[in-house]
Amino acid sequence: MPELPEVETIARALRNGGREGPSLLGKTITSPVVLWQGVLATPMTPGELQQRLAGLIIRDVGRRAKFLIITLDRGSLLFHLRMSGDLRVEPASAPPAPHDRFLINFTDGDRLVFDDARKFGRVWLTENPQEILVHLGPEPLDPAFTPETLQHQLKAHHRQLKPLLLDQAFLAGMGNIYADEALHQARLHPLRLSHSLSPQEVEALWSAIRQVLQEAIARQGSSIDWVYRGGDFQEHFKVYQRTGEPCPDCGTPIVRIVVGQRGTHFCPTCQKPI
DNA sequence: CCTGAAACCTGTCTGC
DNA sequence: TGCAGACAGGTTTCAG
Repeated sequence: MPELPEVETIARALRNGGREGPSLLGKTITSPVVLWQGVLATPMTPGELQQRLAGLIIRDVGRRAKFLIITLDRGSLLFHLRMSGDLRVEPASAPPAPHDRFLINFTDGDRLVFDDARKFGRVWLTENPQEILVHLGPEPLDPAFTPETLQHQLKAHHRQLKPLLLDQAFLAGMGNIYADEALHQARLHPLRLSHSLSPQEVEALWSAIRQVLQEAIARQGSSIDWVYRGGDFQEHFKVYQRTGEPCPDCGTPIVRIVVGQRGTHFCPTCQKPI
């Protein structure tokens, strides 16, 4: 489900309340429950997990790249939702759903639920989140991410734009949907090589990345298929999963190719190679 | 350094 | 109707 806008939407809801659930801030943990062992990125016995989490209070909820970060009194919980993960808050009295993988019960009778149909998602419990986040590239919406920094990064590589945008060490938070949408908005072919962009093209790419992500966040992300619930940015896709439909800008049918094992959608007229 | 393939998983949809 | 195959928001690891 989740790329940067979806994780940001979930983080905001867990911090401020909303999305059909209350805020997590100030809640006190009574007990964690592991429903599928593989969910723990660093394996731990139930006793060890209980020992480390019981009694801790949730102080903040944030995001870095596609990681959702829950800051505790001591240490942090990091969640990565990968392809199909989701987080929700509900009364602890309800029976767990079939795809629930990890629960955290609170003293007030609520619980946080991590559900994940495809079992790709993971949770970390760490005293030092930096160890896990250190190799991530810049946050595209951070003021420190400028056309100049993007220019430098692009020149440092000889790689196709599409796989490069998906590389979390190059740029943090982009995923398959928003990479395709940003490249279309910037009018850049997904196979263009990173070092070949003119300053004007770099500026267009920088601007497109930020605009697409900001608009998606404003719309609370994209809802696709059976996985994500919430936003409606999917109604504003121009190329993603629109193979054969006319490009909104020029009418040419959208083409789908595979790049780096990922479906890649673009307009062959607006996004010229070379 | 870069690319491609496979692996980790389950669910849905399409076409024969 | 049934079933094989393609495809899905992500990342890691390995071969070449």
